[in-house]
Amino acid sequence: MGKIKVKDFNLAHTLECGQIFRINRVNSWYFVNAQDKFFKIKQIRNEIEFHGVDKDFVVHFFSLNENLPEIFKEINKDKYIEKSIGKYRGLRLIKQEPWECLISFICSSASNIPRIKSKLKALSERFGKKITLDEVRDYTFPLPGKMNDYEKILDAKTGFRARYILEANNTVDIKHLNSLRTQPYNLAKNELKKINGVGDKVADCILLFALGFNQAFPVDTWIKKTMQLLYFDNNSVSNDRIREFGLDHFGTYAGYAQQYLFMYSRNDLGTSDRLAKWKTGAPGI
DNA sequence: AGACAGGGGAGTG
DNA sequence: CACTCCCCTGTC
Repeated sequence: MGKIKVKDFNLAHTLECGQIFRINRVNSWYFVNAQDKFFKIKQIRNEIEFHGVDKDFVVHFFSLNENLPEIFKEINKDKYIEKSIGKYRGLRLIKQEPWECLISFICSSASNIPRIKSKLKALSERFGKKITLDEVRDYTFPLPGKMNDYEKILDAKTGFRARYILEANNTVDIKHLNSLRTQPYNLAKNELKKINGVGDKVADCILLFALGFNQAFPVDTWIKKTMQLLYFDNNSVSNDRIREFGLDHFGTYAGYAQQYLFMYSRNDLGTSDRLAKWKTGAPGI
């Protein structure tokens, strides 16, 4: 076990903003599965306590060495992002393993968080290794090559994504994924998009959540709606333009801005009506 | 209860 | 670009 004093960190926001999906809250503890790790962690004010992993892992995994106030200085360009930061301060980008991240976001297409969770849980139960913590049994995430049974993948409720998962399992090399970290953004992204089931949005998620590209700006339906309203006078704009604007407007930490805007528009507004009021400045929004 | 869309992507025209 | 289909379940 270990304890760390933390600054500018909010465990709940960080775990529940949809970056990772194999998490389970039990009272004040979060049980977290990440690739072959299984640990629990809780936060009380400015202290986190964890079991099952060491301090170095926790610091790296939760990006605790990144200077969040400096990042805020860079991305805080207008009143909308300021409001979002005010509400979700302490949300940090997690450093995931790229393989699990890849499969997670292939699973995310045309889906929602509860369903993504159920698919990843089912996949790890079918193909992963047993692992226990405090007599709680769970499973590691299967490495490439282990998910070699199409029917079992389908049985994990993956639907039309099953063939993408099987193909990725048969062709993707973890070393190759990791080698993308040092490539230029566009090159790394094109490489990821060669994988079937990976388009612009999924590629940006992998770049941002696993490969260290903080400028990646994933454009999903919610962020699209939000950005069009706030920055394009509610005109319909292509995903490419939104992504280019995001990077141009927020800078090298655009990915952080995306997460904060996403959380605020989705969790606190949640409907197009309330979203529209954000722009016009209704009280309380 | 029944319709509907969900943090997309590939294939086609 | 603008469609359509792909599975299927949480949600209203």
